[in-house]
Amino acid sequence: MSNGQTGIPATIRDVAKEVGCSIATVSSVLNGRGRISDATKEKVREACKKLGYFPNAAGRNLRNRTTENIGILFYPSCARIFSNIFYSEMMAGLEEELTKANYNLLLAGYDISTNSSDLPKFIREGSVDGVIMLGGCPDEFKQQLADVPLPFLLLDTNLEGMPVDSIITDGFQAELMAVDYLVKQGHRRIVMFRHRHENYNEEERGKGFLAGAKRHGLENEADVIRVATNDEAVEKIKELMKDETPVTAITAVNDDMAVDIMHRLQLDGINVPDDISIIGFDDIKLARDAIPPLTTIAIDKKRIGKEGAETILSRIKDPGQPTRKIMIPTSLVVRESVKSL
Amino acid sequence: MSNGQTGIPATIRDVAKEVGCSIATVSSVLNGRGRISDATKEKVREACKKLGYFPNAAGRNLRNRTTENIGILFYPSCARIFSNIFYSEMMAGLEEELTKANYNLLLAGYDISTNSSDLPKFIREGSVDGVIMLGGCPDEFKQQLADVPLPFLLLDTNLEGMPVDSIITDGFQAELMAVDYLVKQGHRRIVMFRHRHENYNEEERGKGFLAGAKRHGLENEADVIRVATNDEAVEKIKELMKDETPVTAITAVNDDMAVDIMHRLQLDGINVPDDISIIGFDDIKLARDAIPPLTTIAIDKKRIGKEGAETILSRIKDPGQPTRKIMIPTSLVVRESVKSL
DNA sequence: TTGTATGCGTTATCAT
DNA sequence: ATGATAACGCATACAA
Repeated sequence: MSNGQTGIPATIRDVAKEVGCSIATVSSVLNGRGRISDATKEKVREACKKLGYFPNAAGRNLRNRTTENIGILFYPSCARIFSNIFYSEMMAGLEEELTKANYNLLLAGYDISTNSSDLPKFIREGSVDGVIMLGGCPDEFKQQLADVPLPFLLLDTNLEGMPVDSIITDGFQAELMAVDYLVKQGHRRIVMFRHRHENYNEEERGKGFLAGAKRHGLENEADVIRVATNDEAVEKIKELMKDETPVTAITAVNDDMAVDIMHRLQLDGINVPDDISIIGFDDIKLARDAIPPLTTIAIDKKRIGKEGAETILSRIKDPGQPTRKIMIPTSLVVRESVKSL
Repeated sequence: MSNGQTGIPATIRDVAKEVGCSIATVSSVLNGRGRISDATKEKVREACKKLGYFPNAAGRNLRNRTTENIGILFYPSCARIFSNIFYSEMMAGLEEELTKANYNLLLAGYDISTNSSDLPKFIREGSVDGVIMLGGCPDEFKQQLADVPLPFLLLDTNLEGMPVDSIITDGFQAELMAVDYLVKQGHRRIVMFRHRHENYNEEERGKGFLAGAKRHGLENEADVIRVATNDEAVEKIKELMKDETPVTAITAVNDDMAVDIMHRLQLDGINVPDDISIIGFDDIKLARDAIPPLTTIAIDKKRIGKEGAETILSRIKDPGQPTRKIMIPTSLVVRESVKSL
């Protein structure tokens, strides 16, 4: 990257001097513009290689009003995302496609509540051509971001009724499938557990579960219970198993919760799936490795990332195009945590 | 970020016009330079707020030759890191400190073997003030990066004998502790498993294990075995358990390996710790949640990130200072995977 | 106390 | 086929 002597990067001027031409010519060659003789083209390319010249990003940004950076926003902080395996594959898909398209990834946590109402530095200072928000966060935050005059995408969440691009999974349809499967296995009294906080995915999955129960005329036997901790869920399950018509199967809003509940039940001597059946959601590694392996809803997480990359790139290219809401399909993965009655 | 009308960000010129002063005055106020009257200071600040003005990064970068970006490099790709929980806390520490210091994080995978010998885009184009390489990769790659005239830091790995900043954990000392503990619990025939590939941490831990064994006069009973898969390790363990003096305890180079081996052994009817004892390394969540909970070496992963941030920031400020090799201490976490004989 | 003018590295227009 | 030059947004030396 330097000429090996000074440690100072070569500029387009250095290249021009080396070749003995103008900087306009160098730029033209590098950007494939204008009619330049093959001879000079060759000389310019050689000089670039010799001097280790690459166009400086800041200079180009200033001139082009384009940064070739995409901002990735995590709520409330990067830590939350990094420690969540679910997002790792999404990030992999994003990185692969964005890098291929010659974009850098800029990272930031975003917690509006701590930083008063400041937008992330890279948005304020115009360091990105587009912003991707990863995962769930309060609608108010999403809206604030959507109002920024910059291509914006929600990944694995949605802002319903709003013209904002988003890549989402069909949690409603998926829970419908899960209920169908449980009913087919002979379960009649089923309950879903989700967290207390508001979250697009949790709502959708909850609605899907209820709709599934209703479809089988089970609306009185089914319920969605919101808990603050998994322990709370475990206690509730124990109660429900003592009912006159005991619960025989539960669904958890994600694998993390499902596996943890399963382990806690087992520690209390309740066998899965013999005493109670469990279905998760996400199909993360944890689900495959659990004992017993967890029956769950699989999502193609890498594909979410790839579709996301394609979507924001496309919007950068053509900002006027209609909003996209892309729905990634899911599938039921049958393993060993559900018993056939 | 815009004036609310056009979607085009305000510039320093707009602010100057609004206030009725020169751009130099605006700049001076914003950067706390020169002697500006309190009255104008106030007017400038108000105008900035009114117009939603923030200095544009590209303009400032060009002028200051500083980007306020730190590049984070993953080998061979971001995916590898994201899916490794071990790095999540390190990233959290990095993000926290770097953001606090007003730096952005730029991400990239770096696989020299695929992109011939190209450096990552953000290095080539001068988009970062410093580079942090995360985790193990071939020394040749590290060296190539270290040769770039830019502040450079190795996180959780080292380039021995080379003047490159690095934050490392004392794997040697840690395995010494592990062996001491096993011996104290009555184990005499012990074996360590590590991967086949070269890697700074794995080497250090292996050496520490051997040194520990030697210290107790156990060099003939101890061994470090390199395996390609965990299944290979399991097979080897079964053999070693049939020896005339059977293996009673093993050490794995990390928790991932330790827990997987433990589960595989149990599936084959071998009980941990009754039939064989296991110690891991890293103390990731998996270790705590395993059945039985894994005895392991704990590392303060977040601290690695924080020290890393501090180190690279310090080198950016004073590039001439001597090289730092910072050693993060470890501790033994006793849980239930080791039996006292 | 404030303003003028220059340059950072690039691209693109317009001459030549 | 190539070159001179302006402009992008900013910070600063120097002038007033």
